[in-house]
Amino acid sequence: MAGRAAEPHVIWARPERSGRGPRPAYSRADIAAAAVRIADAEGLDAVSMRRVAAELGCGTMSLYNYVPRKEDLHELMADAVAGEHELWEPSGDWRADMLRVAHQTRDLMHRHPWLPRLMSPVYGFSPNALRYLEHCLACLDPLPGPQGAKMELIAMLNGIVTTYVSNELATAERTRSLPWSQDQENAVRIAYLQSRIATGEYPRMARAFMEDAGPIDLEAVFERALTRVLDGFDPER
Amino acid sequence: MAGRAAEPHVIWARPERSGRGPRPAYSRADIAAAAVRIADAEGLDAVSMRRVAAELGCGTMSLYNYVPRKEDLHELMADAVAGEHELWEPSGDWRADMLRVAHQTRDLMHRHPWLPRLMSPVYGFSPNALRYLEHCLACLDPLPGPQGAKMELIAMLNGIVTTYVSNELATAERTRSLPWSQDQENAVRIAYLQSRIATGEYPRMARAFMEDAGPIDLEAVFERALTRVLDGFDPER
DNA sequence: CGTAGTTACGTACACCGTACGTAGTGCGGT
DNA sequence: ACCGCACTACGTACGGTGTACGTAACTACG
Repeated sequence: MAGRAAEPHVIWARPERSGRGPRPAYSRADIAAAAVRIADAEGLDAVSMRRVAAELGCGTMSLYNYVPRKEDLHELMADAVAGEHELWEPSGDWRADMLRVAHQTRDLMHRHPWLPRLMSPVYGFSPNALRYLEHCLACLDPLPGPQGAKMELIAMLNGIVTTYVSNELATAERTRSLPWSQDQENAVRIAYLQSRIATGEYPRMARAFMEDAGPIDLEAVFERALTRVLDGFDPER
Repeated sequence: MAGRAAEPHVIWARPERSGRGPRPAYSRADIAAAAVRIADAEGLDAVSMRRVAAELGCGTMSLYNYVPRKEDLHELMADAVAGEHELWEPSGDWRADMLRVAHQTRDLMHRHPWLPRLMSPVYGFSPNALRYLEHCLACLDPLPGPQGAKMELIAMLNGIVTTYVSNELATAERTRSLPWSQDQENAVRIAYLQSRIATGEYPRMARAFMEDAGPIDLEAVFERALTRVLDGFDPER
C-alpha cells in the first residue's frame, strides 16, 4: 500500500516526484495555479476537486495522487499566492518596513479575496510563508528585544490585516454566489439596522450613525489601525 | 407564494410568528439552542440542516420554514451565544472595562470553539450583538473623541480576540474530525519545521525557536496583545 | 364560512469529498 | 535483461450536503 492514510502528514514533507512509476503529468505549481485561477474567478467555494481536475484536464481521482486531501490543496493555494510577496533588503527603519509588509499583504488579499479564509496558523509554515516570516524578522532586526516578541508583533500585524481585509471584502465575497447584488444586500441590512436604532434602545449607536453620515474610508481606517498597533510595540514612544 | 426567494433578507426583520396558519412548533431560540448543542458537542461541521432537524425531532424541510437558508441558522447561533455576554454598569475606567469585555469574549469562544469561524462583520447586527455593541460604547463614554473612533477600537479589539482565540483553538478544532490526535499532528508539523530550519535558510527563525524552548503561555500572549492595542488608543500615554 | 397563507415534510436533484478497484507504466534490484 | 513493484491514471460508487418543489393539513382573517 502506498500511503497508510491513518497518519498525519505535511504536504511539503512529501517529495513531489519519487523515482518509481510514470512521471507525473502535472507539478504542484500547476495544480496550485489552476486552483488559484478558479478561486480568483469564481470564488473559493467553486474550488472543488472535480473542478480543479477539470481545469487541469485530468480525471478527478488523479488529483489525489498529488493532493491527498482537499485541505492540502488549500495549503498549496495559500503558499502559491504567498510567493507573490515581494521581499526587499530591510531599510533599517522597522516601522516603515512593517507598514510596507502590511500594505503588501492587504494588496495580496484584495487580489485574492479568498485568501483571508485560508489564513490559519495551521498553514503558517509553507515554504513561501517561511521565506515571508524570515523576511519580516529581518525587517525587525533593528528592534531590540527577544525574537519571541517580534514573532508576536508579526502575528498581531497579520491578524489585523486579515481581520480588516475580511471586513472590507465581506459583503462583496458573500454576494458573489447570491442571486442579488451587494448593494441590494447592504440596503436591506442598513434598513433593518436603522429600524432598530429608531427604537431608541441604542442611543450611542444612534449617535455613531449620526456622526458618520458619509461612506467610511476603509483605507484610512486600516492605516490608523496599523499605526496604533505599531505604537503599542514601539519602545521609543 | 410565501417568500419570493430572489430577494435579500435579514432574518431578524422577519417576524417569528405571523398570524395565519398553525402555530409553529418551535421557536427561533429552540432551533438556535439545538444547533449550538450540536456544534459544541460535535463541531460546526456537524451542524447540517438534517442534523439540526433531527435534534429538534422534525423533518428536514420543516426547518426551512424558520430558517430560509443555512447561513441564517449560523446567524441564529452567533446571536444565541452572544446573548451569554454578561453586561454590567460601566465602571468609569474604560481600559478596565474593555479588558473585561475582551476576556469575556475569549471565555465565550473557548466555551463555543466554533464561534470564531462565524465571526464575520456580516453577522454583526443581530439583536444580542447590538446590545453588546451598545454596552461597549457605554464603557467607552469616558474616552474622549468621536463615536467613530470608539467603534474602531471595538472592532479592533474584537478582531484581536477572534484572531488570538482562533490561533489557540486552531489545531484542536482541526483534529476534531481527523483520525489522529492533536499531539500526533503537532509532532509531524514541528518535525517538518525543524527539518526546514536545519537547512540554515532561516537563521532568524532558528534563533526564535532556540530562545522559546518551552511551551508558549498563550494566555500571557493574549494579555500582552490586549495591553498593546489599548496603549495605541490611550490618549494619556 | 370559505379561502388564503402557513406549517409540515417526503421526494428529488445536483454537487460534494473521497474509498476502492483496475489497468498501464517505467525505475530498482537481482 | 528482466521481473516486480511502486507509482500514475481514472471510472465507479457511497454517503453526505443544501435546497427546490409538490402536497396535505391547519388556522386566522375577510
